[in-house]
Amino acid sequence: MYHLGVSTILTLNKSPKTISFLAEQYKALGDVTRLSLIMAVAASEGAEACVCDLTPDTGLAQSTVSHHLKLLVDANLLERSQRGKWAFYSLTPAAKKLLT
Amino acid sequence: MYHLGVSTILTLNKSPKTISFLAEQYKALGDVTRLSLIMAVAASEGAEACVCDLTPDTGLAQSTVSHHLKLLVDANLLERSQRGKWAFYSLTPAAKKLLT
DNA sequence: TTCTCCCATCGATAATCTTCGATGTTTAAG
DNA sequence: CTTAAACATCGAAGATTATCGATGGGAGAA
Repeated sequence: MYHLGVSTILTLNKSPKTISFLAEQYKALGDVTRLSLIMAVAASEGAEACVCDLTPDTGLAQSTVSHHLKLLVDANLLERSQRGKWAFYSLTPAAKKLLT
Repeated sequence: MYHLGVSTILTLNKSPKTISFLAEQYKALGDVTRLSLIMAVAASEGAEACVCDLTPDTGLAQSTVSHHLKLLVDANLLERSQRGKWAFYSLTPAAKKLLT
C-alpha cells in the first residue's frame, strides 16, 4: 500500500495532460518578474491593474511586461479585459487558489 | 485603499528576498519532469523514494534525474537522506504546503 | 481625418535550462 | 584490496527564455 500523502489529487486524479498544465502554471509563477506582477495585481485597487500601472515598478520595457502578462493569461492565472484604451488584468480563481 | 486579495502574505509580509525564493520554488515545480518526480515521491511507500526507483519512469538518464532532484532540494521542496548506498528523497513541509 | 496614447506583436540577441555521456565518489560486497 | 552498485558532478550541445527596440493596431481626442 502506498502513502498517498499531500493530496490524492496530485497522485491519482491528475492525468498527464493536467500535470502538464499544472507545471505550466507553476512555471508562469516561477519568475520573479511575473510573480511580482501577479502580486501587484492582487494588491491593486479593485484587484485589477493596467499595463501602464504595472510597468514602472518592474524597471522593464513595456513590451516585456506585456509579454509576461500574456504568459500569465495563457496559464489561466490572469484575465484580461479591455476598457477603452486600457487593458485591465485581474486574477483568475485558479491563481487565487494556487497563491493561497 | 487597496484590495489585498488572495492573502496578505503575498502583498505585505514578503520581502524581495522571500519573493525570489518563492519564485525559485515555483520554478522548480514548473517542469513536468520535476513535478512528476515530486508527485512520485509523495505517492511512494513511506513517502520517500530513491533515485533508482524514480529514474525508470522518467525515461531520462540517471544523471538528469539526479540533477532535477538537486534542484528540488535547493528549492527546499525535497529532503535528502543517505542510507547505505541509497539516497532517499522525501517532501519537505514547504512542498506539502505548496502542493495542497 | 489626424494625432496621441495604450498596448500587442515581431525579430534579434544574450542568457538560461534541459539533457546527455563520461567521469568521480562513496558504500557495501566478495 | 578489488569489484560493483548507487549517485553526484562535469562539460558540452541543443532548446528554451527573457529582454529589448522597432513597429503595428485600435481607441479616443482634437
